Order: sequence, then structure tokens, then C-alpha cells
Amino acid sequence: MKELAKAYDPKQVEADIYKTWDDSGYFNPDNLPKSHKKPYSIVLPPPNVTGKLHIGHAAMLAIQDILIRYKRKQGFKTLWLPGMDHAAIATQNMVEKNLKKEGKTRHDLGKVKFLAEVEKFVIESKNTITNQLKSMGSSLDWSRESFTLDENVTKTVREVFKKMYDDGLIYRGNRVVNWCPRCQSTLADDEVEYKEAKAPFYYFKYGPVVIGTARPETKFADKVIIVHPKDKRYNNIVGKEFEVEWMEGKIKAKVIADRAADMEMGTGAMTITPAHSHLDFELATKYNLEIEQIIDKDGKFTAAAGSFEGMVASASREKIVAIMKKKGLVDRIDEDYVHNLSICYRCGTSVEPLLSKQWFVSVGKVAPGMKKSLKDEARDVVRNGEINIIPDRFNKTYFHWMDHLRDWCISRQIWYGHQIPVWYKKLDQPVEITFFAHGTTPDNEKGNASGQSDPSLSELGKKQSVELGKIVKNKHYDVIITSDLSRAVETAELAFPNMKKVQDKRLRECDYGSLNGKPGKLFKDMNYYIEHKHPGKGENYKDVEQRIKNLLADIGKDYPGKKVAIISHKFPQLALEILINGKTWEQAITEDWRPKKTWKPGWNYLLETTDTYIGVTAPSGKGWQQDPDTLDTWFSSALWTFSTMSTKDQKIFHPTSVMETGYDILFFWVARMIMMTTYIKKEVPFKDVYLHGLIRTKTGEKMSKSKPETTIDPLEVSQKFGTDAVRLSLVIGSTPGNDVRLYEEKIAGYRNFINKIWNISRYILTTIDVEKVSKQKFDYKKCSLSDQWILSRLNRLIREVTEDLDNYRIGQAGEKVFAFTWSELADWYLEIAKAAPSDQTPLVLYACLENILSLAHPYIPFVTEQLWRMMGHQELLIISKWPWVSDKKIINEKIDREFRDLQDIIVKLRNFKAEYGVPPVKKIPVFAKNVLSDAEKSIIEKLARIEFVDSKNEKSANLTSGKYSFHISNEDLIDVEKEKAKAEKELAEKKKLYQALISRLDNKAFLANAPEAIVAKEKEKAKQYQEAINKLEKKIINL
RNA sequence: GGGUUCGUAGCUCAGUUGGUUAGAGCGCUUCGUUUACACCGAAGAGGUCAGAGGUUCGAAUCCUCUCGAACCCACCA
Repeated sequence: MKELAKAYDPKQVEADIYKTWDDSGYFNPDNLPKSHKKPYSIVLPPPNVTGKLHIGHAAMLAIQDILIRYKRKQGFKTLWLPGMDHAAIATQNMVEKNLKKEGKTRHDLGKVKFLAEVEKFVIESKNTITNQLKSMGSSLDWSRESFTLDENVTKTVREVFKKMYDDGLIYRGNRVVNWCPRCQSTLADDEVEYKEAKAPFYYFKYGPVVIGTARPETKFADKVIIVHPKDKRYNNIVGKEFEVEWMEGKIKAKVIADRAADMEMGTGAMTITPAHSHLDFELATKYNLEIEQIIDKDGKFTAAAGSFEGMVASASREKIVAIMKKKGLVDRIDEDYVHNLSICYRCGTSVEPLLSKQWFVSVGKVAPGMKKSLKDEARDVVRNGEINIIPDRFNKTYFHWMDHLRDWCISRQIWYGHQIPVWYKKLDQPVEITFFAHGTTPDNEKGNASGQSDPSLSELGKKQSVELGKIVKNKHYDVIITSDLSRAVETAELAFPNMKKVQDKRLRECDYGSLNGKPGKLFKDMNYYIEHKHPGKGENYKDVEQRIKNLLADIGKDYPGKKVAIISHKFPQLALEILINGKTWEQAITEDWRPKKTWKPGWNYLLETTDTYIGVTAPSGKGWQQDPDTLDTWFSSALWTFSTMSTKDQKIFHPTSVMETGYDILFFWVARMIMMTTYIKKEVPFKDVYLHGLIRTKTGEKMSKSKPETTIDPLEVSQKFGTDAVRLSLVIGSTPGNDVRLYEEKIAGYRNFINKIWNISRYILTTIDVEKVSKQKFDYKKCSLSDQWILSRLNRLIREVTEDLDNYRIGQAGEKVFAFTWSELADWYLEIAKAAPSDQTPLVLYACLENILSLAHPYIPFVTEQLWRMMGHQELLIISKWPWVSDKKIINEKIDREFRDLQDIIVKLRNFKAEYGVPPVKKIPVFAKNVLSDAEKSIIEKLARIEFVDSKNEKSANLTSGKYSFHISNEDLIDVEKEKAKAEKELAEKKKLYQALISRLDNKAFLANAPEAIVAKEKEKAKQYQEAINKLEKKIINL
């Protein structure tokens, strides 16, 4: 046996060991022995390429590596797939920050040069991170490494985008979005954070009311007062219009009653700013109000702000207030108003709600071929247990979030990332479309819905059509496109007798299925049919929208610059409102002119002059320009579990076994993976979700980059204490979903443990003849009590650790290995092995070492692999088989008890010596009342440092434990009073416990209700106490 | 405003469906170099399990309330 260093030096072995693993190829499941059949897979949550890993990453890596190594040793075909995330905004910000140091902005460089800079930065980050991942010991399959901007990932992203667009799950819409003026980009709802801030709150006189605001600068164009319908203070003004003196002179204001106004809040009256508030936007939409942009994307005033145009909005507040004061419009100012400021989670800049045209993912819509919407599906797979979230409590959080999820804004106005796979082409000229409704039919007059049943015009309908003809007599249309249903065709004949006519089926009324031609009262609420199809083989309104969308695309191509008249039905016209005017179905239905009978001859639309193409690759032909925006980074991350895998791998490894990540990205990432994957793959992305907590400082602060003194750099502490120690410190004593406090003393403690294992191995390997032992046959019958005891404990450990790991009790399992190794194997068995070895002892030692290394390996891979190698194993520890209990009988409680008595008597002897101040080296004479075996004698003498003698003195102290009854025969030492006091104290304690037990055993309710096993146990205990009490009483008398 | 978690030894934390005298590491006290280890060994002190009720034969564990801390979501004219 080679000489082993006294202390384990991680620096000397870690790199070499990692290389050995990597070279072995076992990180790659394809190279594992054939017996590894059942797949087990984890996809690494891809770290952002924003520099380097932090200690939180190290925790995540430790947990995942433990799971992977455990499963690999259990014979699974394990895949741990590495990758990194381009992290769009975050990465761009890093590079912009660096540029700023040189006094430059990204605009100085231009897009191409800037992206080159980003690329340089990313390559550096990737290198750093790869090295960090390796140095943490992560057994990742590098042959499958992935990046979110890789070609195949990009392809998947685009395919998914296209499919979602075709399915109507991705749309472009004009909405109020969260805009970060610094990032110059939109943010998703959950990318906005809130910060409490004190700011003046202004009360302004606004005509008949007083309104409050913290943001006067947005209120230039407020023209509507909202009050609560039940608010008596304002009853008299509801519905009226006023001329109001305001920031830039007089404006017209009207008063609307809506329950959105909170009577308790402020004055109970508010004005609304539709373009700069989510709530106001909804109100404006509801009441069809004008939506005027006051502040532009640079945070400057638009023309709507009158004389303020072009000024920076946020800086103009005081000036505006001054003007208002001068005008006498300031009622009062509350200086101590505390409100929540919305800020950008990436850069902390105040977020500006802004009206903007963006791409959205519809989370509440049911796509063709799907039974449920994205959010319903995502909710159900968790509810029905297809996905299991650990710890449990996050289910609640998850459901709550899903229930309140709004459509997801996915376009970002930054340069770095997946450019949106949509191309636009300017058509030469716009198409002018005029829509005409067909004349009335008998059905219409009876209040029946015609749908796709095909009645002719009624007499009235014919008259209407002739009237229409007179009105449009002098108009010219290049073509009249009609629905192919009779009522439309007939209207066209009568109204436009001499013009070119084309029929198009796509212009038909909505197919009401079995309700076609039936009375209108049989229909449900109109909004119901937006998502739901009409009964029978009917359509819903989105189906109509799809038909009209296709038709418009053709019209755009076929009639550029022409004037087109359309003669059709109600729902095709509402679809035009949606497609051309950017309304929602709800809006279109509420605003429809028909119920209000405000019909006018001809509704004009200007068909956008661009053609749109959505695809994986750019369309052919000239003049196409790709949408300049990029996708939210979470869009590509949401596909990560499968976009990183080949089709072949997906068949084997998808769904993945577990997603292990921090609870802080449950919404950002986990929820979105579930939504997208269940939709695209028709299966869940993973079966279990294990959420770990955050790493905090010793005092519970968040570690933050901005305060370097609070952070712990994983590499630095790995250098100092060894990677194994760092891994243990992150895992032991932590539980899923709870935060972990980390500090150097803790890591040092685990470093000591690593060293302990090292020295245990050193002792065993230098004491036993490894070659001989590995050839010897083990014989349980020849084992001593101590041998049997440690084997019993070891096997129990194997059983418990396996069970714990199967149930994600990672910390607990680690702690058990730790405790067994130190307090049982090292402190007791090793000492006994020195004092009184049996001829089986070397074999037992060897077995203990092998098993301990295996059990500890997932946690502390480096030192265990190194020791395994030193044991002379040819096979690597990473794929050696996980220990199992070969014979249940080895776990033996009787042996455990007997050994405990032996431990107990030794502790009592040591205790006695300590109490009497006997130096540990000095042996005291002890007389044993009962006959002891040579082994027992030798163990007790060595471990307790005493000496057995043949006779006892008159004056002696008596110590007992189980079968052992000893007299300390050193009369100079014995203090009778002290001994007596001690014994009496012990007696009192035992009696108290005994009494408690007896009263429990006398309790009939206890006997009736408690399980038998418990009762038996208590009885047994009572018996033991009784014996102990007897002995103590005797002892006291003898003294 | 809605929700979640936490409060266990001086510190950091475990404690699986309720069932031994509530545990670990660090720190503390005393003693100790016995050829695996001072990154060690031996012995010890230290807790009304935040508080108050309740359920139960039995509560750190389940329920209600109170106090304290952290976090999440929503809203904030």
C-alpha cells in the first residue's frame, strides 16, 4: 500500500478525477453498459450566459448531480443534458453596461457591430461557465451540449411559432404593455417588480370633481371621468358633458358610471388615461373611447401634450404642477403618499405602461385539435398528478398563478435573441374595402338567425337593396365580392347591377350548425360562441375570423390599389373589425351597430398594405423584411426539455424524469414549459418538479452581486475547502423549497468530514491486506458481536438512504451517511477493530468502506472516486452498483440492543473517570461481577481505558448497563456521598419516567386506542425502568 | 387586500403518515497527542419546540386565534 497523505488534498485530485470520468464516456448514456436500460433524464436549467455561475447554481448542480449519480449507480440509463441560455435582455444589458464604460451606446455601434460584441462576450461567458460546471463535478453529457440560439433550437422555436400562429394561439395586437424606457423594450407582466416609494400625490380640480394622481404628466388628454354608479355624490353628473379648464386650456369631458371606480379611494372620482394604464385601457375599450398616446417610447411627450411636446415626461412633473397651481387647479397635495412603483426586473428603471403593437400568446384560447386552452391544459396536468411538484405547497401558488394568467406578450424590442420569424412585404398600394350588409330576409324579420341556411330576400329586403343602389349609383368599385348565399348575391344584383361580381364562399355567415335558420332566442350569449362552436357541426366566431383572414390575404394580392365592395353578413363584418381595426371579439360584439340600428350605407376599411409571412425560413421573392423584434427569452426556454434533444433522444428521454430548479422561476419558466410542451408535444415536459430554495448569508440576507461582500463565490470556496465540501454544505440540512444559509464555517465543517472519510480509508487500507481480503470468503457466523452490529447498522443505512433518495429527501440521506460514518463506524467500530478483531473483521472493514464510498459518492464524488481507485478497483465508482441489502436478517435489533449495552457501560466508565478527574491515560481497576469474554474484556479495557481486576474493594462504586455490572475498585477515589447523590438523582429521574409510563399504561383509553405495537413497546420500557430502579435502590443501600 | 412559509439549544438547521427521555453541526466548559485523523478523541452544560386555546389515550407535529419574521400575487386613479 502506497503511503497516503495525512490530510486529503482536493486540489491534487479533482481535475484528474473529472478527466477520468469524462474520458470514460459514462456521462453519455449511450456509452453506459448495456444493463443500463431504464432511462432517467434531467435537463439542466440553462444558466444565463451573463458572466459566471453563482453559489445558487452550485446548489442546483449539487442536487441534480446527486440524483443523476444515484440513478446511474442504480443501473439507469442516465442523461443529464447541459446547455446555456442566451438570456436576451440580461445579456444585452451586460454588454451595454460594458460599452457604457467606454462612453458608448449600442446605437453608436449599430446592430451588426453590437451583436458582434455580444457574441464575443457570450463566447467568453460560455467558456467560463463550462469550466465552472466541470469543476463542480457535474456529470453532464457534454456531447449533447445545447445553446438556446443553436440552429436546431432556433428551428424548433420558429416551427413552434408558426404552428401557434396558424392555430391562432399567437396574434399581434395593440395593447397597453409594460415598457422599459431604458431597455427600450416591452416586459411581460411577471417581469415587472414593485418597489414601495414615497411620492407627492396631487389632487386637481377637474370640472365638477376633484381627482387624484401621482402622475400628473400622463393626464394631458384625460377626457372622461369615471365614478361609481352607486356613488351618491356624483349621481347628478353621470352621463353629462362638461367643458373643463385643464393643463393645456379647455377640453370637453364626459362622465361615465362604472364599478371600476372605488368609492373609498381618494375622492371616488377619477379620470382615465387609456394609453398608459392597463385598467384605463380596459375601460376605454369597454366604452369605445379615444386612446391617445401622451408619452412615447423614449419617455418624451407626444403632440397630445400640446406645448410640452418633445420634452422628457418624467422630468416635467414639477413644471406641470406649477402651471396647474397658477391656474388655481390644485386642490391639495399629499406629500407623504406611499405607492408601489413598477420597475423593470432587469434594470430597475421605472416601467411605463404604453400602447403598442406587440405579439402575444393567447393562453385562454382553444386551438384546433386541442381540447383545452394552454392554461387549462397546464393546470390539469398538475391537478391530475401527471406532474408532481415538490414541495407540495407550490401547487397552490401554481394554480393561483395559472388562474390569473393573462395573454403573454412575447415580442421584445432588443437586438439579441431569436428574431421573430415573421416577414412583412409592403404591397404597392392599399386596397379600399367597403362593406355592405345584405338586405333583410323573412328569417331576419321573424327574428330567426339565417346562418348558412339560404333564404331569399324578403320584399323589404329587395326594397332596401334598390335603395342602396340609388345611394351608391355614383360610386365606382373595381369588383363586388359577395358571399355565395342567395341573400347576398341578390342584394348585389339589385344594388350594383352593372358591376363585376365575384362570389366567395369564405364570405358566408357563420355556420350555426344545428341552429341554422332557428329562432335567435335558442342561442346562448354571443360571447360564448367566440371560443365555443355552435352545436352540431357549427363554427365559432374565430373560425369565421380565420376564413376572412385568408380572404383578405387574397384580396390584398389580387386587387392592389383597387376599390373593392363586399356584400356579406354580420359575422364576416365583425371579423373585419377585428382584423383590420385591431379589435377583440368582445369589443366587436359590444360595439356592433346592428342592435343600435345605426346602419349606414357602406363601412369603409383600408386593407393594410403589407403582406405577412410566417415561416421557419425567409420567404422567397423580393421586398420581404423580417420583423425587427426578438422573442422573449422564456419563449425559447419554454421548449427546452425537447428542443435540446434529437428525435431519437426524445423517444427515449422525454418526458424528462425531473425538473430541478429554484422556486423563484416557477412562473417564468416551469409554468411556461408545461404550457408549451403539453401543447406541442402532447405530453408533459417532466414528471417531477423539485424546487430548491435560495442561498442566503448567515444572517439571512439575499446574496447580491451589487454587494460583493455578501456573496460566496463557488469556485473560491471550492479551491479553499474542496468541491466535495461545498456540495455537502449546500445539500445537508436543506429541504426542498426552503432557503439555505451558507457561510464558511459550515463549509469547513464538511471539509473536516471529507478528511475523516479519507483517514478512515487510510486506516483500513493500511491495516488490512486488501488482496487477501478480497479473495477471502465471508462467514457471518464467525462474526463477533461488534462485526454483526456494524453490519446491522450499515444495512439499515443502505435501506434508509435508498428510500430517502427515492423520495427526494436528499439532505436527510446525506446526513445519515455522515452520521453513520463518523459516529458509528469511526468512533466505535474502528476502535473495536483495533482492540479485539475477529477473523472476519478485515472483511467487515472492507465491506463497510466499499459501501460507504458508494453511498457517499453522489454527494462527494471526488474523494470517494479517489479512494475507490486506491482500494484497487479497476471499475470506476460512478458506475459500480448501488449497495443493496442482501439479507434482511443482518439488520438485527437484538444485536443492536446488546451492543448498545456495551457502548453504554463504556460511556459510564469514561464518565466516571472524567467526573473524578482521572486523566484519560490512567487506568483504573474494575471488578466485573459477571463473566466476560476475552473480546469484551479487551474492548472495554481499551475503549474505556480501565483494567479488570479479580477482586472488589469494600468501598466501591457500582456501574451497570444491561448484563454488565461493574465495581470500580479504586478506594482512594470513591466519594461515597458523591456516588450516593448521583445514584439518587438518577433514581429520581428514572422513577419519574417510570411513573409517567405506568399512568399511561393504567389509562384504559390508552390501552383501547393506541396501536398494539406501541402498547407493547411501552410495557417493555416499563419493565426496563423497573429493573433499573431496583438496581439503583440496591446500589444506594450498598453505599 | 389575497396567499404561502417560517419561529425548535448561543448560532445555522433537521425532525417522513401524531407514538422512546426532542436531534445534528458550529460555538461553549473540562480533560486529552492512545502509530487513521488536532480538519482529532473523551466527557459535559445548554431547549416550557414563539404565546394562548382546542382536538386526541398521546401534540414540536393536526385545528383556531395572537405576536414576530420573510416571501409571493393583486391593486394602488
